[in-house]
Amino acid sequence: MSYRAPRGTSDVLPEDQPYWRYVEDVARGVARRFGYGRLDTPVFESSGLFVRGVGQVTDIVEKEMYTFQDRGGDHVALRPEGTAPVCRAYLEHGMRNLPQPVRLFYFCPIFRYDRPQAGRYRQHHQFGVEAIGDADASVDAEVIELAWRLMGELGLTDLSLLVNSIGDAGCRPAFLERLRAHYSTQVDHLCDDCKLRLTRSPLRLLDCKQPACIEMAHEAPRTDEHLCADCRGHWERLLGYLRALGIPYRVEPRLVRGLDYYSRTVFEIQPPQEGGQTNICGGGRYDGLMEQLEGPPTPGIGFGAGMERIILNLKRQGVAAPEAPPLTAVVVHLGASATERAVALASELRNAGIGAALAPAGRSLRSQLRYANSMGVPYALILGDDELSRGVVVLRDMARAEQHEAPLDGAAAALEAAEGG
RNA sequence: GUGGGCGUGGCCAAGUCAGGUCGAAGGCGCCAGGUUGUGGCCCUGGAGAUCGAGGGUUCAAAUCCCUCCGCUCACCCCA
Repeated sequence: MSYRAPRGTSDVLPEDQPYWRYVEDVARGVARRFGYGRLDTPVFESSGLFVRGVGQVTDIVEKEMYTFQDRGGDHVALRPEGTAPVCRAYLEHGMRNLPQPVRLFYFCPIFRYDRPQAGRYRQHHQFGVEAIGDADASVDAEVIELAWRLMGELGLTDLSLLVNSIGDAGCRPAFLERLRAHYSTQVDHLCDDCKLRLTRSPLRLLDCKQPACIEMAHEAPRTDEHLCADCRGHWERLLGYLRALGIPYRVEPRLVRGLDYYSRTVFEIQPPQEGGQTNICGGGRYDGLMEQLEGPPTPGIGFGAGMERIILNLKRQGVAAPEAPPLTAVVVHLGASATERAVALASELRNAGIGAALAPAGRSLRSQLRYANSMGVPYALILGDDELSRGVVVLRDMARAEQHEAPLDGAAAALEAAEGG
């Protein structure tokens, strides 16, 4: 086989479509009930949007972006995350003139150059929401509730909601200094990655998975214990709202996240199974992002949820996606003139809103009925030269193995009557 | 970027350790047929494989050696 789907990408075959439709339908419904409107942004943007928005020293920007120069010389990147483009659109379309907060949701493909593994792809798809223009903790609670409700309505169980506050631009620098001080005393014990993190992204020291680093993280200063008064108030109000909503959360002081734009609230939803894909949904507040994008100070919060990971967990938990309704009838035809009429008959059925397909031409009756059987249709319509000359068609109920003749011109009505009965 | 596992028809897969009987088993799926126009079960037949690619060893390689490619899992990162 010469050509295959590129590494880390995959085709979504018809047999998997019910899962995608199911997740999309449920997500759309939840978003609508929360008052979120859909926003679609381009698959590619100026590279600078992500460099400025996500952060120069993040892994996403440094080694995972698909970037290229187009024929006009512009530097563009395939969207590596969903939030920056939404913020760009918010600014570009003057959405600050709309009632705040502006509530938006999206479905979109996301591209990251990474080594693929279970639940991780170079092209994956996210459902995400953003609530922009209101800094109050009640909006944080709303967004988290939306995410939690989505997972619940999908039928996923045994999920964990992890929340944390990483402070804001005011109090985080001092906290980072404390962190550095803590880790600097034992640099020798740190893993190589963490030695780099010490200077480049000290927050990330906290969620290193290396045993020695985890040890040190246990004794490290906690983010939630070094918040300024404003951040502390915001944080405590959020937890109060979550309790009022009855959403079971777990404060995880080592939860940080790898995108630079987060401030205050960060959260993740994790499935029960271990082994690879740890989180199916992640998000947080990004009150400084708009300014990074040269817009006016505008608070915002949102999350992204991975479609592939959600579907993976639906399958693991045995949640079945509703099947799209199959064809109702297969039109079986014998003889050249009957075939010509059968082509028209199938068309008439579709015009009447009935799913119908023609059985493969040139095959025996036995073969055509086998085909109808394998399609799983409830009815076969059999049209031979004999029926044609008499102006009738045989309507066969596949499950009951019963059949009767119906007027050829009234086939659609006969099918509807049969379905109703 | 680092490490492990694996590559045999569309899918699953025996065979690879101990080279020849592999001119490659079996199952699913696909196509045809099982007498005159009737499916699902069953039966028969058929199509479909450069055994991932290239090179090497050998009288002989799907089986051994080398290189490359691909897939996969984990680290990392994240959805």
